[in-house]
Amino acid sequence: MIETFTALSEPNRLRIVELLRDGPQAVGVIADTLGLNQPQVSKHLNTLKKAHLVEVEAKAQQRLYRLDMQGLQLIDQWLDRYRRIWTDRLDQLDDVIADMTRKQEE
Amino acid sequence: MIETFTALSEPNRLRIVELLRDGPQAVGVIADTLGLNQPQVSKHLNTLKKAHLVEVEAKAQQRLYRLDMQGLQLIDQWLDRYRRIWTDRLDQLDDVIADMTRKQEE
DNA sequence: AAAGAATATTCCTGTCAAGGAATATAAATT
DNA sequence: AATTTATATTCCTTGACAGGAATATTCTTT
Repeated sequence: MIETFTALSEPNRLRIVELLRDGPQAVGVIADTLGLNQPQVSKHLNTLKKAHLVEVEAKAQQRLYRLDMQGLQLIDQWLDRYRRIWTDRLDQLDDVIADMTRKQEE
Repeated sequence: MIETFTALSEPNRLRIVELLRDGPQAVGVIADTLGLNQPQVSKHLNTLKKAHLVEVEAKAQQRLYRLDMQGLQLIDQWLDRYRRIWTDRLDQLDDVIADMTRKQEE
């Protein structure tokens, strides 16, 4: 989890992930699109790869990077542990409203 | 988004958030439970508060911190933009399988 | 008012990660 | 083999940040 959140906590890496929503891109294209230097992008992509947020496919001298759903699904699963809580919170709100309504009728 | 991910990318802050799933806690309790120094915990809680991951309720000299769903829902909404993609990926897999089945029957 | 309980904040230090620049590596073309 | 295309990696610098220690602030009790 830490690795995933850390990877996404850097603005340029978040931008890369968002860019890859539209499909696989080569390193140079990512660099040009985001206005970053190529070595910079390579380093960021390495971090994202280690966090299972992107994966790479070699195509001649090109390296096409695409989203790796594994990392994103990890976040989704982590969030599952909190969804019950915010559902419970809504249930409690229903209780409070029902309570207030009952008190109003008394 | 950056602030949210950054807040969660520090191990102790992640632990704090996970601890608060069970309900609100005072600073000192969090510190004792996680084996951290109180000032440390205060600083982390401040970061989490700024990222809308926790909120605080003053109770005499105590400060009870509880989860703030806003930050977590922000992640959930961010993830929504990727769910379509991993659904699309599954659809494409269905296509590939259908294609292979058709070719097998030829 | 002083003392105690609980917490927030500041100052300082050391670590680490991001960017820049240079270079190494991989693959294709000439 | 030499050159070109595309990328990965290394070295260096610097700013950000976490923890420790000390202190300030908030609130209650004596």
